[in-house]
Amino acid sequence: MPATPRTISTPRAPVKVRRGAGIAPARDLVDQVVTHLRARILAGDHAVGVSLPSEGDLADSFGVSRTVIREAMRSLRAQGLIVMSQGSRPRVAEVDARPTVESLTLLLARSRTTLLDLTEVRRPLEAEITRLAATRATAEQIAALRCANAELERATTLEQRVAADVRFHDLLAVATGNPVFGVLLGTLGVLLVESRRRTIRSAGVAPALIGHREILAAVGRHDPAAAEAAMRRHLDWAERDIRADTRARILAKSTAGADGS
Amino acid sequence: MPATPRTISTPRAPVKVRRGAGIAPARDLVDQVVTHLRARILAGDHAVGVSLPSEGDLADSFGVSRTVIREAMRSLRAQGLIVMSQGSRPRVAEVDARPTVESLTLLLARSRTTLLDLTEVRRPLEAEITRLAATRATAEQIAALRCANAELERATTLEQRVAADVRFHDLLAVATGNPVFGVLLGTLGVLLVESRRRTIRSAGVAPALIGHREILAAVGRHDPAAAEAAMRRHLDWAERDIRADTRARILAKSTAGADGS
DNA sequence: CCGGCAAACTTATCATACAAGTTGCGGGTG
DNA sequence: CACCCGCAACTTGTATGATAAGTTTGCCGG
Repeated sequence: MPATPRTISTPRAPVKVRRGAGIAPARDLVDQVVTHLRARILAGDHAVGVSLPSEGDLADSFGVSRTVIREAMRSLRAQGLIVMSQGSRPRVAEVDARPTVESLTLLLARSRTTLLDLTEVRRPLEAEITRLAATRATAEQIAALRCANAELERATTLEQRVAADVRFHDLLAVATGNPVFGVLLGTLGVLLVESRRRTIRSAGVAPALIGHREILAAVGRHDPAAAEAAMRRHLDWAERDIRADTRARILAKSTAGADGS
Repeated sequence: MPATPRTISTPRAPVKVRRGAGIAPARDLVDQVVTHLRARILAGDHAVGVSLPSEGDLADSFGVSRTVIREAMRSLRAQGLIVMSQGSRPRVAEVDARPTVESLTLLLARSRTTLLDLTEVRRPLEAEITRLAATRATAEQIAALRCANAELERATTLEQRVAADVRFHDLLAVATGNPVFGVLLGTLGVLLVESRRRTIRSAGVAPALIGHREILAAVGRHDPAAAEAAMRRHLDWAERDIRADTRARILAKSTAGADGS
C-alpha cells in the first residue's frame, strides 16, 4: 500500500534545510531521511555510542520502507556519523577525524596533489600552532610533550618513531586549546606519515629529536617567537628530502571505510 | 538461489586492499563492492561524466543482488565519487572539493568550535596564501582578482557582497597553485560566512574593499612581504567584532548532500 | 531534416523472506 | 547463591520480485 506521502514527516520538529538558491530541499526520500537524521545527531538528540532506533522502527516512524532507511544509513556511515555492524543496532559514532581524512585523501588523490603541496600547507599551520602553544600550554601539556619526546628517544622501530613524532605534533596542536588546529593537522599528518617514514629512515631520528627539544624548550619557557622559529627550522629539515623528489605523489591508499572498531 | 560465494569476484583485476593490520579486508558485501568500484574509479577505468554500468549490470557482474549495489552506490555518492539521478545511470562525478569541505564542516561542527577558533586558524593560512600568491600568481589570476574586487564594489545586497568577498579569497587560494589551500580555506570559508555577514552588515563593505585593494596591489607587484602584511591587517579588521562576542558558536548548517548539479 | 511520441531502459521505492550475528533472559550446575 | 551455558527474541545483511517514475533512444510522420 503506497499510501505514503511523497515527503516524509517526523514527529520531531521538521528541520527545514535552507539551501543557497532556496529551492528544492531534497530530491529523494533517502536524502530527506539522511538530512533529518543528520540534523538529529548533530543536535545531540542521540548521545554518542548510544544505539539509534532499529531500521524497522525508523522505517515506521518515517513512514518509508526499510530499503530507504538502509540506504540512508549507508550514507550516514560513509560520512562517519554512525557505525553499523550486523546484529546490533547502529550507534552514533564518536567524533573522529578519520572519515574526513579519508575524504581529503580521496580528493587529493583525484587532484594532482604532491607531498610538497602538503608540506607547504603544513608549514604555516605548524608555525602558528607552536606560537600559540608557547603562549597557552599548561604545565601538564608541557609535561606530556616532554613525555612524547622521551618516547621518541626510546623508540626503536621505524613505526614507533613515526608514531612518537606524530604524537608530539598532535600534542602541540592540542596545547593551542583550539580544536581546529588538531583537526587540520591531524588530517595532513595522516597524509604525511609516508613522508615522515622516508625522512626518519634516511636521516635517522636524531635531527627530529633535536628539533623537538628546541621547540619544547621554547614552549616550556613560553617564548612564542623562539618556538615558532624552532618549528620552522624543524620543518625546513623535514622538507628537504621531499623537495629532492618533487614527483612524489600521494597514492590512494583507500583504507576501506571507517569501521568503528 | 543463494549460490553466490561469500565474497565477490570481478572479471577485472581483483584489486587487493591492504590494511594496516593486513587482515580482514572487508566485512560485508557492500563494503567490498564499494572498495572495488572506488578503486576502479580512482584508477581511471571510468572517465568522469561517463556513465557507469547500470545497477542491474553491476549486480550481475559482481554476482550480488541489486540491493547491495544500491547501498554501495549510496556510499560512493556520499563520498562524492558518483552522482545519481532517477532514470539515468550513475556517472562518475568530476573532482570536486565540496564533499570534502562538507566532511570537514561536519567534523568541526561536531567538535566544540567557535568562530574565534576558526579565525585563529584562518589567519596563518591566509597569510601564507597571500605570500605564495604574490610569488606565483599569473597575470590572468591577478586579473581575476581585480575582477572579483570590482564585483565586490558593485555588489549591492549583503549576500552579493559576502559572495564577492569569499570569491576574492578563494581566487587568492587558487593563485597559490596548491589545491590543498583551496580545500582548507574553502572549509573555513563556508563556516565563516556567518561571521562575514555580520561584519559587512555592521561595518559596511568599505573596509573590506580597502583591504582587498591593498592586498591586490601587493600581489600585483609580486611583493610577498607586503601582501602578507596587508592580509594580516585585513584579517585584524575582520576579526575585531568576532572577538567582541566570544560565545559565537558554529551552528550545524548541514547543507544537505553533494548533488552533482 | 526536424519535431514529437512511444517503447525500452533505468533508477526509486516498496514488500517479503531468510540468513547470520548480537543480546539478554532463564534455567541448569557447581 | 553465584556462575555459566544455551536458547529465544531482536537486529542487521542479502536476495527476490514488483511497481512507479524519470531518462534515453529511435522510429515515424510531417
